[in-house]
Amino acid sequence: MFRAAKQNKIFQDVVDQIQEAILEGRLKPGDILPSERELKEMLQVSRGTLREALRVLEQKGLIHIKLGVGGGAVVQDASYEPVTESLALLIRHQKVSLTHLAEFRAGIEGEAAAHAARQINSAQAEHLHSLLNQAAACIGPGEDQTQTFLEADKAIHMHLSAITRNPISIFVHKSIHENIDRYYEQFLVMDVQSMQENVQDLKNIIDAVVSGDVHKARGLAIDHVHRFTIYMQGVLSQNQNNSDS
Amino acid sequence: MFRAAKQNKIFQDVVDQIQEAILEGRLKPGDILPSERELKEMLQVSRGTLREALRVLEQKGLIHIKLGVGGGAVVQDASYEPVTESLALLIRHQKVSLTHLAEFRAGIEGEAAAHAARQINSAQAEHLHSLLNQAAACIGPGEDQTQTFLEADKAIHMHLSAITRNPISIFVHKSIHENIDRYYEQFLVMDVQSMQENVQDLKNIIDAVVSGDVHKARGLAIDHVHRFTIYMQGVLSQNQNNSDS
DNA sequence: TGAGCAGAATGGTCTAACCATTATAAGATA
DNA sequence: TATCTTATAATGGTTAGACCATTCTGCTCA
Repeated sequence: MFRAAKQNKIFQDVVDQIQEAILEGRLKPGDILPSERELKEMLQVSRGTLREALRVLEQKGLIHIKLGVGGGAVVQDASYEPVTESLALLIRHQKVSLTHLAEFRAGIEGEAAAHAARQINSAQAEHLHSLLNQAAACIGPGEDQTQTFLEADKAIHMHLSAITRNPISIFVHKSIHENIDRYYEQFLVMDVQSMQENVQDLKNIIDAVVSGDVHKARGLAIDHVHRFTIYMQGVLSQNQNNSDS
Repeated sequence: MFRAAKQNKIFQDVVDQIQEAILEGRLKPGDILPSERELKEMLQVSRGTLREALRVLEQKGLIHIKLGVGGGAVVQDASYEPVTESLALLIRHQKVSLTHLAEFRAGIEGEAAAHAARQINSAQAEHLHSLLNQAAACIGPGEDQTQTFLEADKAIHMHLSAITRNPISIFVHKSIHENIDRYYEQFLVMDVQSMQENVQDLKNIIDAVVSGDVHKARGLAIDHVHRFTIYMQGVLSQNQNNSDS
């Protein structure tokens, strides 16, 4: 029924003031706040208190503090990085597993594919095909190209979500992807056959999207993520066993 | 190819040390860190620097700082709040439209319903029905119960996502809902007919979920969100016109 | 013309003090 | 004895002023 009557902590008040100024657009990305010595006069607080507030704002990703002359607190553009970071923290806390990530990813990936199937245009279709070719080009004998392949794979998924033109969808995808990638950073190697199966999966999805088959696109995307996840978990547990022995 | 060679900022080093201690379990939730005056001796830093570090850790949700004697930095259990908060900040910062929010919500709401249809048990079905009854009970002549109804409506959606038992799904839902609510906080009133249509929608979704019809559940959930959004936009623009005149 | 140096502005850190909040223990009172 | 009040001390919150470290700018000099 009631809310906290007042803000006792001064630094919190400073955080709120500056945050509001940024969110309301009175401060725009690239703007530089006055120097700490000026700000503390304007806000009538000590420099220590002001700096605590700036640290919080920095942690929130709203500002970036530059050193040296001409430096200062630079207002940042909105970024999904804080989301990714706090998500990563949860994962390290073991509150979120790879399975959770993959399951959720399958859902939004399917939805993105379904959405894309409804509104894709020819230029976007063209781009998807060229990305697919890049992915296919990574496959072959010779040095390991797992990283390059995964990059290309990721680019295709990101472009599918980009087609929806929905910023929320795009940065949620990014956060989830980045955190999944963290699991794979451990010298993961895919064999040629798996890559080929993946490319075939992607081709099927893209075909369904381009042909406008909403349900098929969704289903294929979901299945693809599931298959990919099961494969990766297999490789990871195998690596685990090897390093145990 | 290379990464930053070293950590120049002392406070960052302090953050890293304490964060690692928490993530590795050397510090457990509920533990209280030494007082600032002790910590600054242990870490060989000034109190100001230490406090900047503590503020960052607090912002990350890793500690909570209590005042007074016996107070200090209490280690927190992992929480979804920082993710939700940064997500909300991103949404506000990008000035994401209600349409974007609703569109994305329709997708994950549909996916949650589909997922729930696959694995719902009788106790959960029971709970859903009781929530549905609560929502229905809000409808009737007399004082406006829009808020109560929306609460009940929200509870049903949240429970559907809770059935998936996927923490990511749960807090993404929560963030999206919270941010959508921000648009409705302006003395919104629903008429009786709309509420009844909504309850019917929810009943259909729940029936589909309980009967395990995955595709139907997904489709109904998506349609429901779309209808609800269109209705709300209509009411909002009408309010807008009224306040203009 | 270019390299190098000096100065100034700015964030980073330190010290030392005092204020505000709160749990606990001592004391006063019924 | 039991309960309320009060004093005390420990802890975070805030302030002030100083100095160090980094970096841009422009000047000097070869």
